[in-house]
Amino acid sequence: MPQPADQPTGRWPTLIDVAREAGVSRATASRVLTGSPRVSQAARERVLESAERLNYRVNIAARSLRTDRTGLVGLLIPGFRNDLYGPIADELAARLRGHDLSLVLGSSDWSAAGDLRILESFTARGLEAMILAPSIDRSTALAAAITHLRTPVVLFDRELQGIHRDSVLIDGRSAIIESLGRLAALGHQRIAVTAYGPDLRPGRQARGAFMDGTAELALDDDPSLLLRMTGLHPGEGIDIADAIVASRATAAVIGGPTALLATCLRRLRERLGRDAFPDRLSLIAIGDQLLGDLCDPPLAMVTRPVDRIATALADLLVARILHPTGPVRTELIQLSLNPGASIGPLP
Amino acid sequence: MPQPADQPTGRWPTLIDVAREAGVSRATASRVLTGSPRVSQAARERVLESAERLNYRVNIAARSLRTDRTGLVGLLIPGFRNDLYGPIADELAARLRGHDLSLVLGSSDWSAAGDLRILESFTARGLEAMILAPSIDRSTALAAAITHLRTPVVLFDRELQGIHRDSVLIDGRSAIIESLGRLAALGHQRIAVTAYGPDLRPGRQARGAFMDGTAELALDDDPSLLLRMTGLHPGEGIDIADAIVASRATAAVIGGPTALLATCLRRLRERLGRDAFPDRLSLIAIGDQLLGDLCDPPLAMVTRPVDRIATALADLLVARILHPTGPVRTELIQLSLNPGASIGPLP
DNA sequence: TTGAAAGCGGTACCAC
DNA sequence: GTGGTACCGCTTTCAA
Repeated sequence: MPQPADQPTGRWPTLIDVAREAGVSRATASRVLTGSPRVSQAARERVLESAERLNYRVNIAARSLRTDRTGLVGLLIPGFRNDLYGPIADELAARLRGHDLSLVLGSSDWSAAGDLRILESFTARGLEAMILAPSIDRSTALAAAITHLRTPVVLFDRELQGIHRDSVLIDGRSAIIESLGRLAALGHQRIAVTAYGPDLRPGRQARGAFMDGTAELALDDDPSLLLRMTGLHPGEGIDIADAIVASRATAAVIGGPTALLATCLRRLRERLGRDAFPDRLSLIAIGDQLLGDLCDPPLAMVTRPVDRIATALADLLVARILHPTGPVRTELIQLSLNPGASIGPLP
Repeated sequence: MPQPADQPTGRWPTLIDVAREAGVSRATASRVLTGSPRVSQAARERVLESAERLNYRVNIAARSLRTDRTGLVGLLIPGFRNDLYGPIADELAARLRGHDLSLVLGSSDWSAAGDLRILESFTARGLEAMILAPSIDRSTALAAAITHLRTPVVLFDRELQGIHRDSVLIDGRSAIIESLGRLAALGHQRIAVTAYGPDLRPGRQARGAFMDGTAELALDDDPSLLLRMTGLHPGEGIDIADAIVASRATAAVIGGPTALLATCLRRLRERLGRDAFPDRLSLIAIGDQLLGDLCDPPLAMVTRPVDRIATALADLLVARILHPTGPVRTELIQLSLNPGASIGPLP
């Protein structure tokens, strides 16, 4: 079907067209369309009807220019190849739509340079607010860039030095210590733990949990049990698996992108046999429950409550947009340790 | 606590500030900043220096209002819980950034109503173009909405009736027929195939491939071998598995979200034993290679070239933005069948 | 090569 | 309650 005949010029109707059609002034038409209460019922009806008939859409650029609001919110993440972010983006977009906010995506591809590039692009776009989960949170350049930002910011599982902003943080520390406790109760003494580098909050959390957990529970704290990883390539899973075997650990708490963990599990089975878990190694994985369900036997898993994370992010963000000078809030998200058959008593 | 004091306040500098600082007019400053060649070298340098010193950022809303370009591109998908879309969004955002385009996300949550809602929101936002992979492509309401769109559109693996637009289509049909051929060569006659409903292109592809493949290869075309699925919930994997067993198929070609396939595999092992593949059932899965690698034995898999898909989408989109009236193009993406130990001769 | 000025399409203040 | 109008910041003729 061709375009409606009401638009002979091929251009969108403007507020002027609507006002003329309804026999009112631009001002009144605008009041109606922005929901101002100071309009007569009659005028309101005529304007709405005209807008409908002309298929009128407000020009967002013009409105933005005038109101200094773009209705755009940025989401900076390393990338969707880490499967935590997909569901969060879904939930977030849905929740923000209720506030007439749209989500602009920026994937930094796990690089600090990418973080800065995206932040610059967000700034240039005039976003109203942003959610930031940069690839690294110990970059002074990034911290400086964020400090100079005018827009509200919510940090997601990142802590930047000298930056005090609304944050949603994941309590990986408690989860790992709880996991260590569970394994210790089964008699394990040498428990391997994977950790990102210290320039990423999850890495610092894992490191701290290993240090404190082994101390509290009187476990072996041999440094070779703390396995440093980048999470960049699934192939790294092989190195992790080999390191676990080499460490002579009897149990392990491993986290990372699902693809990496999958590779790690395959390698562990190659090295330790099909019945590796829990006969040769007790295993707790941190990640998507999908992974645990897929394995044989099903893995004991620490999972992240995606819905609660998305809700928290959306809530903090909207609150900050509405009250730019309100108090800074931090939401700590607890993880849950789900049962599985991949852990057992020390052989 | 209020926002930190180190956050700059006051108004952003405008072009007027830059012009004044550089001792030129707004017009000249604008020419410099938009890269017009008709500016003296001296003026150019002074303007750029002033802009730098003032930390000037062009106001996108004002520019949009003037140029009628928003620099925003929409991506409508059912949701990231289908793991195909994450990597595509990553790649797409990266490629579009090179053209100064930002990606706006819209997840319809696998509902036709969601599709329409997002399309409306995209329209209201004044996007310059959009990539559409709606939840269903046999909705007349959606087709009508797309017809009335003024913005360039690229369809991703969807065909809407009466709509002839740039498209990136996945050749699932060839891949499934190839898979059937591979299994037929191993002696299999009863091969189950999963398929989405007929109101989604991938479903129609699978259906057609089953019909034509069984005919060409003289395979059993018992309707109980064609397994209808929605893909909405991972738990559906159990139904699929049970249906495969009930069909007495000796081989199967199964596709869907990774979580669903994972559930299906678990159930099949429950029903057929740990050594189900390929002893009791030869299996080819369509999806993320991750799934195949994770399984024991590794699965034969049909995988999708995410990079090529994203490139094609970005190319078509940018070409369409630059040449709104150019010829409509369709890009057909071939899949590859990767070897795995989950297929074997008929027992 | 440059500057003056006319809008782009809304919003919101002010006077009636 | 309504209309007139200044103005948001930038781009782009048009003259000089």
